[in-house]
Amino acid sequence: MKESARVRTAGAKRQRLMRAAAEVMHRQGAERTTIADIARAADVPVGNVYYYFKTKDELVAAALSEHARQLDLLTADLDRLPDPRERLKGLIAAWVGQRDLAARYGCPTGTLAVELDKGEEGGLDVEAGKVIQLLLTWAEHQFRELGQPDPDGLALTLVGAYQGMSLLANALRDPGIMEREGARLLAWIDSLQVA
Amino acid sequence: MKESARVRTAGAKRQRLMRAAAEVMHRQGAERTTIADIARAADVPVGNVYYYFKTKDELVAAALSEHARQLDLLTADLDRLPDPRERLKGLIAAWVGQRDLAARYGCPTGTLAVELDKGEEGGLDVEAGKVIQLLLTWAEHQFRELGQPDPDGLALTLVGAYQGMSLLANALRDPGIMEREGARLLAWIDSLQVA
DNA sequence: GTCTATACAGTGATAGAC
DNA sequence: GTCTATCACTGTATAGAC
Repeated sequence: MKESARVRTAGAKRQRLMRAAAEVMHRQGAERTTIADIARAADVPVGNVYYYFKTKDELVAAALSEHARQLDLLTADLDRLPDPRERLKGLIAAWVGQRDLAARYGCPTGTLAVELDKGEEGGLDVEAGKVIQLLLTWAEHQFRELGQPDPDGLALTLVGAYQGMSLLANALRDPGIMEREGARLLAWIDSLQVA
Repeated sequence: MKESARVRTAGAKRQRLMRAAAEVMHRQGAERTTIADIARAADVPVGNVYYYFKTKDELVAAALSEHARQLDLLTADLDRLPDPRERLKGLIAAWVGQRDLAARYGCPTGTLAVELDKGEEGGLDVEAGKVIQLLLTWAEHQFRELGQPDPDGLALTLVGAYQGMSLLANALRDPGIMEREGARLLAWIDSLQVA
């Protein structure tokens, strides 16, 4: 009992740090985010962070897996819809729903991937790619269930469109871009014929 | 005579620094690129850099305008083609031609824009947006000349697709993505009916 | 104009008290 | 397990010799 309580407490602090890392690094980027920034956001004393994460890279990895977890929650939710077409449209709706965040800070995973691909080869860049791959694989699955030829090509187009519209919305600071492109993607999904 | 020679020399050094800034920052990102990195790449003594650029931000701005210059060269070249459809297809071909660089470091302007949008509001983020806007405006012009309705929406879709495929190719380290999506875009441009 | 030396600030990480 | 104090290092920027 005492044991599990201690673990739960420790786990809670660790979880606060993970979520803070994901949020702050999304806003500021991984490079310019300091350990102190994350400690402050998680309300944990600075020096104590190193008890939970031995290096800053471990914190970046934690942020990445937090994003993966968020993605899992979303797709698990969409998977409850019976029609794959509706699942895809639900995904797009979710993207558009995040338009203000995307216009301000871009796609959490996409912007992090861009940054890590320029970093010093700690393998973190590959980790970021894996998170994006999760989304690609899920989308491919939906297109296949819809009976589409070249489902992975379609997934590439869909996810690419999302990353592109997020980047443009972010660079031009215009959430309206997410709406315009989102509407186009919805029409595209609707236009697909079932085989 | 002596005067112009001196100016030319100074200009040459400054130009070397601009180009080095653009290249190195594309590979490493602006944040983790040090003044020393740029000085080394341009073969200029470290301390001397500050004679030409008073702050690091000025070097980032220089890198940005160097990218804008490259874009101007490309579009000016494409503008010599008589058919706007061929001009758009030429642009896509140029993107695919850069697939290895894109897979390794992403789109120079796009990745820089992503990074600067997380920086400390020196107005550099807006500058990056302007460079992307140059490309959007040029593409819109071509679609309009083709007699398309909603030319700026089409430009958004085209440039968004480019940014998206560059990001995915970069994150997954796969130049093949540039080829697949490039082929799709070419087919799309071909399928547009003239009004 | 060109370059060297250095001041100064900020950051990741560690040692060790509690 | 928790937290404070501190070290070692890196990087921007400046002062000033040549």
